Amino acid sequence: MAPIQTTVDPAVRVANRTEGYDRKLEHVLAAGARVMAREGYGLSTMRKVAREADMSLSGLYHYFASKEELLFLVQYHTFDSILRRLNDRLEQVTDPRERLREMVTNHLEHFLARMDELKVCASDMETLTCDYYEQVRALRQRYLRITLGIVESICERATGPRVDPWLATLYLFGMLNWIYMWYPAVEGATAEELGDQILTLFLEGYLPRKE
Amino acid sequence: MAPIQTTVDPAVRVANRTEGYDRKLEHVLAAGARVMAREGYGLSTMRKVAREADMSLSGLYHYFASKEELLFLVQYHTFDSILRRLNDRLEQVTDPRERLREMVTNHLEHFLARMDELKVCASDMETLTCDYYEQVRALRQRYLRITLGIVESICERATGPRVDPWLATLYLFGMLNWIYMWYPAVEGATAEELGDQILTLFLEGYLPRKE
DNA sequence: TTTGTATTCGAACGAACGTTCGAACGAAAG
DNA sequence: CTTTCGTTCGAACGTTCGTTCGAATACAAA
Repeated sequence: MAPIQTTVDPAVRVANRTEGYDRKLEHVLAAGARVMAREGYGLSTMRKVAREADMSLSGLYHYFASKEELLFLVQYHTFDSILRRLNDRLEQVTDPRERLREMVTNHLEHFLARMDELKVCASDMETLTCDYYEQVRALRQRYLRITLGIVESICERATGPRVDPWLATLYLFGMLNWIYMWYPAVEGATAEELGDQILTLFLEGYLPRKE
Repeated sequence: MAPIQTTVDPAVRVANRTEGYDRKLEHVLAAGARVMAREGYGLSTMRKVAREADMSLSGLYHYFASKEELLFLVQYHTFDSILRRLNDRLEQVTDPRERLREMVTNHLEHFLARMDELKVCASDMETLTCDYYEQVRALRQRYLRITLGIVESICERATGPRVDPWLATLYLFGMLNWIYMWYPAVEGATAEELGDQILTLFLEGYLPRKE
């Protein structure tokens, strides 16, 4: 019985030589994500990343080959992590609306815990080139496809949905991902609270229920 | 009777010396918006803007003082234009739901006609500093406030809304502004079509109406 | 034509960028 | 001790950046 196929991280280069290597790699990626989330990819510099990570400039290059690869690693690890956890969660739930709740909560939990990484994934989506771009794009497409499947299944048994499922899914991602533009204004809210509001708004709309 | 106060463009420097000046300024701003939308502010260079505008590098500086001011002018003119037109449209409509439709349609028409500018406003929102930042922020806040007022008024006479109006407004902007991430996929859609879908989804939700 | 002003541009400046490289460090193995 | 190898870093490289400046051009007024 083959387990559900998950992504294989191409960033595992030769091998995890030491245990400390992975820990430090994460430390460096987190520093890179903080800088890039704050300044954007183009205005980020390796010197700022080095300062943020408490390392020397040249020391960074032991963990990635170029600035673009740093961006790639941040984005890849983030999507990979979200997808893995989403698959775990969805295994245990079959009801479509509960599955959508799992997806939204999973997304928001990642958001609140690692906002820098999500911001880098969202705002520098088109910056990567060639193979780097294709690899991240593949993960993004998988994520979108899974969510689209859930949205489609919600209206299967009833009359057709009010809005095309494909567009509705994109609008749902709009609601979810735009949060990083204003989240500091409601800091303290939990993923469950925000998730409930988004789910209610998405499924039933803003207007009060008619009697 | 004073007319409704509109924004006064601080970019009108000494005066519009010639009529050709304004036309060329717009030409330069459009070129800057194209480059910045394509590459992001940080990776944009004055040399790329010059090439896009068919001018020399140093010739650009006759129309703005610095790269940051170019970004400011693009953002300021865009918000100013959206706000002006929105105020015009809202003057003739009183029904809350029709007012919301005007807001959504106005936003989408700007989006489809000048996607580069909107993208620059959205993705490089936090790049400006000091006075530049405050001036654009003031316009953005006014835009948000107007929309929030409409959203609040929609449920005034009925039972309370399902979702806090403030959050609902932010989610609405999320749906509207996220479009630039995927719009090429549905190129050809009109502002009315997209607006109808967003309005329906926002007001009544994705689920079919219960009987 | 002559004068004055608005506009354009080639060339160049210093600063900051991403990246490289060889030496030095630390700890575990022989 | 010596050797080995993963890791770190200071110094420097060539390039490209934003910006400046003085000269050249276009064009309207006198």
